[in-house]
Amino acid sequence: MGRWEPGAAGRLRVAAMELYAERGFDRTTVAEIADRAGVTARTFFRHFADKREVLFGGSEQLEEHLVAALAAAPADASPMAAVTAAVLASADYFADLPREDARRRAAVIASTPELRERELIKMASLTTALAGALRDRGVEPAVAALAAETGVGVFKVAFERWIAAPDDVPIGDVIRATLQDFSALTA
Amino acid sequence: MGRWEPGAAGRLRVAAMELYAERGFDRTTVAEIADRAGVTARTFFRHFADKREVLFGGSEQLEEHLVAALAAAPADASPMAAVTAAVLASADYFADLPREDARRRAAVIASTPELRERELIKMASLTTALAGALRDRGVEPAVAALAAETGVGVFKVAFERWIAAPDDVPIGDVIRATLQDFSALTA
DNA sequence: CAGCCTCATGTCACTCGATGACATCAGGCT
DNA sequence: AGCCTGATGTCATCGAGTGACATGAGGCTG
Repeated sequence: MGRWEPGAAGRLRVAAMELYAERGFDRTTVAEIADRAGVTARTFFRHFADKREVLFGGSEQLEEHLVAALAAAPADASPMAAVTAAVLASADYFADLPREDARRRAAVIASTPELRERELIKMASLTTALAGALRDRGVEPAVAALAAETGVGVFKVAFERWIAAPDDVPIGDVIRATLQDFSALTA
Repeated sequence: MGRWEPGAAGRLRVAAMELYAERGFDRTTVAEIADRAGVTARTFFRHFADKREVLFGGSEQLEEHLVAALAAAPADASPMAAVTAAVLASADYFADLPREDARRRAAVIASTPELRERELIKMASLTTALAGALRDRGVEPAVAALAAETGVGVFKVAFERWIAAPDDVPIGDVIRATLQDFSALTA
């Protein structure tokens, strides 16, 4: 594994992000991304299932991380309490990610319906995973689905708030504030 | 407007639904759908933006209906109460839709990630619309987003339950039961 | 009634995303 | 030295989606 410049996947990710930001997702061809990364278009599709997937690298790890946090909650915790633990656990996942990177990525995704679709299905996958983890704890399916749906909803809102917040506001604070707002909402 | 068989859009919708159900979304070409509907592929794209959109006809009306219901809630109703009114209003939107049709459509969508993506973005659009309607009532943006996110989550779960329920269980009952489960969850 | 206009559709040509089949070649292994 | 492996390049092809232009029935106007 060394004949070519290593790290093709990483170069493709960087090139794609740059080009999507520069001229927009639709006005960027896979061939252009591949060129900038020094490979062919065929190689692009060997690393990423499609033109969108190149922007959604770490989503599986996030999912695993939150599921693990949910599973680690005390056995006698209520469904909402377990989900809350999972949402809070997202903080340390994003802790080391420069907020400016997150902003740029979010801006690109927000500007293209196709990319928004892809992000939404990642969130849906997260919802399904959390619901499954809840059922594993003995929570009734319908209740598990509701709790997962709710938790991911809170996560989405919190993430958007974090993007929009000043750089000195830590993500944990944003999440806790959002959870508090949610409590007030349903009180 | 009468030289050709009228109702091309409707015929295309029927043909697409049939073919997607018969052989799957990916193994169906737009040319085949158009053939069955008696038009050309070019005409398909004059009626529908892309191959998926043909399955998501009434989603704008649903959105308008729920937004109207939310707006019609008493001015002093809480955000969650207003959202609850909107979710309940979906009942009369689906009242006249044969449940078997809904089941078939849901099965096709569930079997194809691409179609799930499209459905998710319709739900996201609904979320945005409800949040906007809440802000119009003077609800704070972050709270509006949370309430809308929550309401659509409940709607999703209720709709799935309705699909799975026996034919003699009215949709209103399913929605009310889901709302009750949600209350219990956050109590 | 002739001529014109409109507008949904057909036809043609083209770009680009995505995939399968096969070739290539550096490095490791026997 | 010869073989195997795995990432990549090359070639061919399908299908989605779009722009430009042609066509022809029905309605409208003079």
